[in-house]
Amino acid sequence: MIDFFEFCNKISPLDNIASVELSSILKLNSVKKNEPIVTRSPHAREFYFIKKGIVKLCFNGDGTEFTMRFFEAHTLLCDIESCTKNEHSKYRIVAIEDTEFFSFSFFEFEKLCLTHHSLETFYRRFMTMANLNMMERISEILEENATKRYNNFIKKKPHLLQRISLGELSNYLGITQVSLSRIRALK
Amino acid sequence: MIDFFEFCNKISPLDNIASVELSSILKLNSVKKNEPIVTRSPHAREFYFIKKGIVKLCFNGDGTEFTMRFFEAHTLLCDIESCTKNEHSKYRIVAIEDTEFFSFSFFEFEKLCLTHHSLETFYRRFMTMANLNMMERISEILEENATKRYNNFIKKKPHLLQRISLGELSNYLGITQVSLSRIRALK
DNA sequence: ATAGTTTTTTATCATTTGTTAAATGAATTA
DNA sequence: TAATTCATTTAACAAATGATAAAAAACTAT
Repeated sequence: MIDFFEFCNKISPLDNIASVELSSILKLNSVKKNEPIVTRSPHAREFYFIKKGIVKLCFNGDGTEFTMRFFEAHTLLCDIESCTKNEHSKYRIVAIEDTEFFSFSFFEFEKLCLTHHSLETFYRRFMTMANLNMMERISEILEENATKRYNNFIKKKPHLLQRISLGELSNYLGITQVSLSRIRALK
Repeated sequence: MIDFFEFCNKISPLDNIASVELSSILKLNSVKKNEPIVTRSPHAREFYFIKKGIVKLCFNGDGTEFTMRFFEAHTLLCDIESCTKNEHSKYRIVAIEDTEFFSFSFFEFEKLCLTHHSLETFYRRFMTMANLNMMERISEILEENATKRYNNFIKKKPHLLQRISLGELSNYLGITQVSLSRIRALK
């Protein structure tokens, strides 16, 4: 729990009262490797803070799975699509390793944001960072081919490389397993 | 100016006082087609609300230009990278048509957000929407080939198709002009 | 209208990535 | 350990996209 508030305060300092109220809606959960993060309802609208392990935010297109992003320990995530839209989200959140995480209700969090400006500011800065992250991902996909993207991944996330399967990485890079295996072989 | 506040209130209603203070930092500008949006300093840290025209948020990789996103009339944009990071941003904002827009200082805006919760909420929801937008773009690039992405673009933004050059569209799709011309020919 | 410039098309060939299938290797369980 | 399943590699061919160059078309300014 300390980890979570350290994470928050690093992004944007929270009021004491806000912290206390936020902590009161946190719930600790865990899932096994390959299990989806489903705490209560299958389409729960929640935030998740990864305490230990790795999860992926992924979706299916035409039988193939794609991964939007990996989330390691000490990162916060949320399927914004399912939280903000009425349709069902196309995303799933699945553990890549045995994972422990805190969850808290999206709606309760937004309610707290109404009364705690500092929480709203944190929320806004969190979204800004997530947005920057996504834009960086887009630039990379647009300007680099699969080989370069693979090499960039190795450079940026060497620790993840050991813990993610080839197939999972290819789903993130947007190429097939076979292509990635070939790229790897050519080095 | 009315347009701008209609835009804001649709995303999240603003306090009257917040609106007044925000309106006091708005400046109306215009640029000609193909000109970059540079109001004062070349790396101004500002938001832009497009009143008329179209701009693109673009960047250069290895001699080729890529476009992150087009912004039509009645949309708000900001080069978050240049505003939130100390390094110089790789992005440029360039008009595709003669364009009129309001600009306002990023820092003054953030200052206003400190005192006006409703403005902060608006800001947060704006970032959330931008983020969703970027995620949708990533899914599409990951799961669809250039032909399908081109067809999706036609479906989603038929009005833009008439106003954007082939080259500009190919920079958005992440393929070469020549490839796009070929795709078009095969229909 | 004309000349000059820019954009788009067409064509050819090279490279990258996809598809399929089979072989190997690694992990899991009976 | 053997048997089974799952993940990775290899290979051969197909399809998509890139690179380059040249032709055609569209646009601009005089």
